[in-house]
Amino acid sequence: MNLKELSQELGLSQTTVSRALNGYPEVSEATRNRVRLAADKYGYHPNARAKGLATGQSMAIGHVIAKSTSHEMVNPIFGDFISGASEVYAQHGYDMVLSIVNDSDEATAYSNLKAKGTVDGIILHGPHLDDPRIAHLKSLDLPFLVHGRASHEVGDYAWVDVNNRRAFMRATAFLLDLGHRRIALINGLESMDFATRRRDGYLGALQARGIAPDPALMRSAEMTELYGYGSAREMLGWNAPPTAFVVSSMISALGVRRAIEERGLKLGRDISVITHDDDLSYLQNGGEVPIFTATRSSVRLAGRRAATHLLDLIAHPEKPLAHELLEAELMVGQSTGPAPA
Amino acid sequence: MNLKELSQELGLSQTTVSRALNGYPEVSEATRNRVRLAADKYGYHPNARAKGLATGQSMAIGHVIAKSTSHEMVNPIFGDFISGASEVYAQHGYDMVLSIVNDSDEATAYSNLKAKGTVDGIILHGPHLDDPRIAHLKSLDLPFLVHGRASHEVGDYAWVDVNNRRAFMRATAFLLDLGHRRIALINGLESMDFATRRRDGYLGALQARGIAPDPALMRSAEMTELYGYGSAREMLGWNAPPTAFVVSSMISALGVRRAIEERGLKLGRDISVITHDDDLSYLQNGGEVPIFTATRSSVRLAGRRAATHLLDLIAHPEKPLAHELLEAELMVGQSTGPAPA
DNA sequence: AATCATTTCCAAAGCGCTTTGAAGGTCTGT
DNA sequence: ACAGACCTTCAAAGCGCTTTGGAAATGATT
Repeated sequence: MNLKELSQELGLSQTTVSRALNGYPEVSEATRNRVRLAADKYGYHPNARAKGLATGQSMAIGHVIAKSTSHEMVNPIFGDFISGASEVYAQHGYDMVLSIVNDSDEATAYSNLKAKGTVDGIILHGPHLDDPRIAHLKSLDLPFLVHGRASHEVGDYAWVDVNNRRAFMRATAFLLDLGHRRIALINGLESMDFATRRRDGYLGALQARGIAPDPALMRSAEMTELYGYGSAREMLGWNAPPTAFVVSSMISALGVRRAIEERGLKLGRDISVITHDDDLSYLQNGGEVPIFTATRSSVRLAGRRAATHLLDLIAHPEKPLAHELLEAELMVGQSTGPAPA
Repeated sequence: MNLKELSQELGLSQTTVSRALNGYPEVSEATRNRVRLAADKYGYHPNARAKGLATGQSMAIGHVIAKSTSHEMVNPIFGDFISGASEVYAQHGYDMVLSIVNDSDEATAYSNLKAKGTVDGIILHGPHLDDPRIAHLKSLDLPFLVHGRASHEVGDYAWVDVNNRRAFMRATAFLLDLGHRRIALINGLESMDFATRRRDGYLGALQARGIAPDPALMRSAEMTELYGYGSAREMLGWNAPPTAFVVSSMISALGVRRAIEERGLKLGRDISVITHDDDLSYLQNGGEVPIFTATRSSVRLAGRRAATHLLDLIAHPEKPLAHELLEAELMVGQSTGPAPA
């Protein structure tokens, strides 16, 4: 069933039917209702391609996620982020198109999306400190928003980010307040912007108390369970082991906990752990009292906010670019306690 | 830059340029090269909507994932699955469009995709035992493929699945061979088809040895870490605790391990665990010797296979529907050992 | 009853591409 | 030199929608 058939069925012109359905004022309410009813009855939905061709819009947002052949990892937070974003898209009639590209092809991927007109806007994931993609997207004249920030990028661009620096500063200060002095940082890859900010927060808190950071206590890698386990296991074997850990992800924190328990130590008594918790749907941090003390910030919410801002940017390109900094909550759980004497 | 402009630039008709670019034989190689060069030079890519409108194809595949308001969970395997699928799509010039829908709206979501012509085919995720979506999709005359199967569905449909029954049969038999007699099953939600098959495999192995299953040892729920932990913790407190666990996901297995170690027991000596391992990129099962003995089957591979079959189905609708059953490998790791005397 | 302003509707052009049916050019064989 | 056969190219229609410019119908005003 297409517009032509539907309008014939109704004895109206295509124009009128189209206007009735799209809410234009030039058509009477009586006709509009008649049209709506018929559209429902025949299950009419305008063909998206034809509509897009006529309007110049695709009603779709692109999410390009880069995958290097070296580390083929799809970030585990991705599922929750797009779940949040897609809620918003659905409300506004937008589709979501996903491209997973080798990072070497990423530039051309964006150009193609633009040239082919597949999408009306793009959300950029996982920005690095110095991310050429941002300049490239700007030059394409395609609305985009960054999930995270790129510290070295000078120009303006729309973003939604978590206040990673403050979160990790607070987490570290919280441990310092509990008397901990040797605090390890199990961070994500520090080529990623978010990880650098977290380290800054950690260092800032130490500095505020006049404590010199120990480089041996700072690790940076892809955030797997094994990485958390291996790092903690090694550090706990030292003569002067850390008494607390600040960890960048729940998954790695699970590994840290394993190393702690394997040594016969008790989490929250012998060793304290604070982790960042993205509030992933399949990795809930316990019940009433969270297992881990954590800096929590829902990545699903970030997805919703990012989508909202991007759609707004598309609708109102003249408005100033959105910058939203989400604050993480510091949730006290069972994994922290005073430093052992 | 569009076709019209490009052809004017070249002094050719739109027809010739279009044919040259699409590899039709009616155009000389000399002209074709000239056209290709110019297209490259101007970065010309045909507008996807216009092309789609003309050809009747959208060159996109839809992945609809249902999200009930009760359990808002995005399956953690999803990221890896689509990562695999998108590799194949990219090779064939297809885009991937994602819709995350409330399960109540799922039927209309499919109808809309069909009516709007957004996609040329659909991959169905997470089939239940008795899944009305399959019949519905059939009635829509839209090519589709199911990741998994629906045991109660009688009609034919294309699918790619893991041999869950055999995997869990082998896992259970492996433990039985090691002398274990009280083996717990920490399964996924048994309304899901895959979980039912896994239970069947587990029961089949017990039955083959004439061992009566103990319903108390069988659990079924959403596969979180906490669920694994809670189940194992409780069972290990019993008078007659299980000596081994068969677990449906790595994440839950991490929880089981936690409960074991918390009790001061040693994994692989006091208690054995076999888990199913989807080979997720961010949850690697250890290094040379895996941490967990596991039935491993790469969900990324499943994504690749599913995409391949679906594209094939779209290109050759007359061919018989694809049914591919992937076998899981039984990888021996450090989490299993002979039953304690 | 004639005029004008509204309201309601429509025919047709256009979005950028593919593809049909046909025409102009070039080459063979006689 | 000419018909026939091919190779190469093109104009125009059509995909399903939106939207412009305009016309018909209705109602209000003189």
